Amino acid sequence: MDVPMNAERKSRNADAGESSAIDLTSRARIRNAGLHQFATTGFAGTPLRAIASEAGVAIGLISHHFGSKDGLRAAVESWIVDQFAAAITEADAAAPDSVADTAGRDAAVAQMLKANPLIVGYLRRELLEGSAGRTLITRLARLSLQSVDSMRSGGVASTDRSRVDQVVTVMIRQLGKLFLQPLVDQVVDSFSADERPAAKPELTITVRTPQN
Amino acid sequence: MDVPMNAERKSRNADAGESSAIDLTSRARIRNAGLHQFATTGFAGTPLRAIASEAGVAIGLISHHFGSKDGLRAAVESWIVDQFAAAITEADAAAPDSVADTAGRDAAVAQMLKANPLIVGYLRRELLEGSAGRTLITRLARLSLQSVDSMRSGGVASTDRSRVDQVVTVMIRQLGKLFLQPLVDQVVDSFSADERPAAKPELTITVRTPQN
DNA sequence: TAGGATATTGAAAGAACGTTCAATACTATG
DNA sequence: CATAGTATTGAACGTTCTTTCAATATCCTA
Repeated sequence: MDVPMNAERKSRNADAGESSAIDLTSRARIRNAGLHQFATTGFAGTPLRAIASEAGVAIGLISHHFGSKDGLRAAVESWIVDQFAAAITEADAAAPDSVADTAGRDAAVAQMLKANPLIVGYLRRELLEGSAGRTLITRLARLSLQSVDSMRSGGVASTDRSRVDQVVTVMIRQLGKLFLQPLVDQVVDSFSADERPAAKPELTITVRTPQN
Repeated sequence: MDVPMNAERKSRNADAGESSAIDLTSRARIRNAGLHQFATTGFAGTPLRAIASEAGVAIGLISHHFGSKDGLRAAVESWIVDQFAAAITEADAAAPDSVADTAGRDAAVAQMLKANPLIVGYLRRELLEGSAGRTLITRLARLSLQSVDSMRSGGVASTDRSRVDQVVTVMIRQLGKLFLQPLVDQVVDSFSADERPAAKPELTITVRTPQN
């Protein structure tokens, strides 16, 4: 058996997600690699070996830290929920009354998503292929509901519309455009280069709840 | 070895896609089951054995008819393209000048998609995984371009906007709403039953190409 | 520094996967 | 009716996957 070269191991995999990835723990590197692979190749399409390789660890370490492949997915999704919550918390902290308004929270979440494109990719898959039973979208909707409620009681969100309406509007506004952009891109890219427009077409998505 | 009971075999699997599925050929039943499974569980996520089981055939028959799992996928995608083309052809046949206008073709395609929800599900997934160099979206865009061109030369589509613009608009209008509706549904369903609105919120999606 | 807890490794086990193939049933044409 | 071609079966094969596990390294605390 080889003697593992530990000092060198952590220097692989320079582009995981956020930090310089050098000083991340193995657990975090595995989580990042899982997010990357799941977002890129899909859950069923990624072998644990690919994740272990990208994270620079032995395959056994994944089971040790997360129990199973499903356990790793659960950890990835919890981390995503945490990022949303942290973005909202930050927006609140920066607001004068310690409760940001809709625009402030939207901006914070948008910034977070821009900084973590893999989250967008993962959510896209989770939404479009998330068959029955799993819960990431539900968890995010719950988070969004808490946010709406706190804005309502803070007096920075209208109480005219229903809570459902407000949550749906917020989530669609945040995610809808991101989800649909790949379709626009693929269609535009199917044209020859000289016919393509200089600027990509822009999407506008609105939600209208019929009156009862 | 058992003697296969052939007379009974074709009576399984009552709910494939379209026809009564009793008198479909094995080849068609496999294709339908493949569409169903790929749309529901994803390509990587569905074993060939599940498709064989749903189609009521032995696993070896899939390879015999389609060569490989990828061959089956190719057949499924060609069938989808055929459905789009047939919808447009039908709309044209019903039009006075044998060239339907935008509204007529949109209606025909929308009706076809409504009758084949599995196609919508499959396209949703294809959109996610097609970035890796496959071509179903591209083929549909090409089909849409032919449609736009024939409408232009038939004098039933404006020639003011660019062809790219028109194709993108058509495809986004047709598919965007269908793709995003699951997000709306999941968010609404995350609320308790008594808070849910009577009617689901409705999406409006518009595309705007910036002027150059 | 000793020793227990935790981290990490990589081989092995066992299941599942796609593909192949020889054998059998069916269909049509002469 | 014979016979060639196609349809169909299901076992077998080799590969790859996830999970397990004993062995080893590293870290922390007393």
